Amino acid sequence: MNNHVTIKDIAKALGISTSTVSRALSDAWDIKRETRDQVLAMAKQLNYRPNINAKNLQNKRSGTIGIIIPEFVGSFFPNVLMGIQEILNEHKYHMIITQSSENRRQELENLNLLQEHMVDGIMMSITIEGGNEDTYNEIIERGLPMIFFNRCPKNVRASKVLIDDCLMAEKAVEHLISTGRRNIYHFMGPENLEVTSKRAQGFRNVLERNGINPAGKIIPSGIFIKDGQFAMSKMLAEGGEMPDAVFCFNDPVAIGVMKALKNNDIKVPDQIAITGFSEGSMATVVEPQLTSVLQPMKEMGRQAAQLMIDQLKSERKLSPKTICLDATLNIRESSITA
Amino acid sequence: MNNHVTIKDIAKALGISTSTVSRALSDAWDIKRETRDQVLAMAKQLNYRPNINAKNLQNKRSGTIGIIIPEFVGSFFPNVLMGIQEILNEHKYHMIITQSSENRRQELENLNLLQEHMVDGIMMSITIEGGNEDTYNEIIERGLPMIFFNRCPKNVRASKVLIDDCLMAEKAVEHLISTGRRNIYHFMGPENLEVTSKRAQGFRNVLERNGINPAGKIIPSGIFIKDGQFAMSKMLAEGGEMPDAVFCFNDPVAIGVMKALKNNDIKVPDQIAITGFSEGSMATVVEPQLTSVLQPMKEMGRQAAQLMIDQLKSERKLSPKTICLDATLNIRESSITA
DNA sequence: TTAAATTCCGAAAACGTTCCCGAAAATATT
DNA sequence: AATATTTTCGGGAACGTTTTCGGAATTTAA
Repeated sequence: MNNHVTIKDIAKALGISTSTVSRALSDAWDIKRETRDQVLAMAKQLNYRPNINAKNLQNKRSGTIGIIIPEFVGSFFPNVLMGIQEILNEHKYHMIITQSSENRRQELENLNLLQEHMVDGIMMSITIEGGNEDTYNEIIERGLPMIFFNRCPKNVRASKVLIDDCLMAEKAVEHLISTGRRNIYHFMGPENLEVTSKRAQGFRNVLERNGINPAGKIIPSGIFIKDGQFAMSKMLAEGGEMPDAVFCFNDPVAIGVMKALKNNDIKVPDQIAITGFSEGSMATVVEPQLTSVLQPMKEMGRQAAQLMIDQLKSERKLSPKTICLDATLNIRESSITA
Repeated sequence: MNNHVTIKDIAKALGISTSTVSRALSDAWDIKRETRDQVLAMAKQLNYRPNINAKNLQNKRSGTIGIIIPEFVGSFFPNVLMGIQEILNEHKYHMIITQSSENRRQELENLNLLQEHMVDGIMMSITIEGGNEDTYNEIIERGLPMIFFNRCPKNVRASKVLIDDCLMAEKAVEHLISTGRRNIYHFMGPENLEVTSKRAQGFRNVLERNGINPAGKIIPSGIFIKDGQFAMSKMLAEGGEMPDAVFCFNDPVAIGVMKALKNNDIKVPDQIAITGFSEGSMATVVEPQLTSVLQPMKEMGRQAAQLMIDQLKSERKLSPKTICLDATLNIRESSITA
């Protein structure tokens, strides 16, 4: 049934040895142009397709990079993937993509799977659960290159690509300040992510710089629409002092907040200004359009992939590098002063 | 550097043959419990990881299913992927995911890549360009199972999983009729997709059934927000008779249409009712919320994967099967009578 | 013309598995 | 006690490549 034509078939058809065929196909130096062309022609004629397993078994390399992302949904990771694919393809590498579903155990399984597939490197963004740092270190110790992007673990000696979350948070909050808001809250993300503390830090910095005490203004929420909606609804239900602006951990949370506000007939931005973070395709689709921080998603993928390529081309182990990319604060209706 | 421990190392450490180790690891019948346990223990101790390339080379199977989707972005394909992954993992298969970027040549390359990787089957959704039908047939002829989902080619003898686009289009348009709309337009998708003609057919059916001539009411648009926005803007610019409802090919087109209408201060649904199709995460986020057809995305992935598993477990070639899934028309603000 | 260098190619080992076949060890049957 | 049967294991080929090494065949130098 599955009748694969091999290098032997080509050799037999031309009455030459498999070594010669192999040389021809890999365009080696010690082969006559003439025979090389014959081989290539015959290969095309027989519809030869190299067996990548035999190749990899021999070469001890797979030409494959393993990828682990938390989720396919949303626009962030898909866009990063496109950037990664762009660079990897240029260098004749391709990728096996797995998703951890924000699950620590699944992430471990994926890590194993990728290693069994003899990937030449692993690029990943960690789950919000975290906790697999020891495994990362073990893998790196064994000599397999790892690159982290966006969500990076602490205490792991590996290269990373990220944006300056603290700085961008500062810019966002400063923007709110500049429009006259003073009673600003932060709806915070998952505790154990580095980006969570970075963004919260930026928030605190600006408030303190403006003589405002951030104590009690940081509300734990989450990463999903429902998280933002829940947190805001709860705040409304409890009554008490209302913020005049909310700096949200990300866009879904911001959208959830806006939903809750709409349900209570509170006007955005007139009564409360909202900003998101890590802008996705929804920012310009919601009403009012959402002020958010646009991350260079494709570029992040490209840079991360380039780091991987650099490591793969290099003989020795390169020392870890952290690339910090510029992001853009896109100011839109949700935060403009009425 | 990359110091992989092999079956030979285990054999040497225990003073037995590699055959025995292999048998132990694959839990064969002709092995003593005792030795099997020893091997397993030693394997764990040495941190043995099977070389999947050697395994696949020998077995002539990879335990891998190749996937080709047009795009990562949007919520549709990611969700389908999750359904696929769920079933495949259950059966110890995993997947290599590639994206064609709606590009015919890229799709061909992916097809080649997957075959070089000796995938045991291919599951895919075709590009809007189409044109690779001959290749599909050739692959199927060669005995490699293929399953199509959502976007399926015509004239290819392979199993498919889809929804009844014609029926759901009818339901959507009937809903518009039932709210008193009569001058209904259809903003159509890419010509060569089967779903395009199906949805357009449903549109025509309902109009004719209600004594309305559909001629001239079908406007070619596309699949993106900008396509819908462009088509609607053009219609507005040209003046002429305005529709009182638009049945859009998909949600992005519908959102584009709503943007164009908003720019011209035309109220939805008061002046024009809008429906989308193939609901994504944006439907409930836009203002007004969008009436759309919810496809069972995960279920579609599950069913498609199950078809693949069935084919793989079967000795003989199963005859192609088409699974038609139920979808739901979610009626929301964008089409409710004022 | 012979020796030396160069160009090109084939034989064979290797990569890490699986599996067939036969043999040894253990057990059961006469 | 001798044979038959079962259980368990090792040898070695095979999967499709790449690569080392040596040896023809051809060209250049002496």
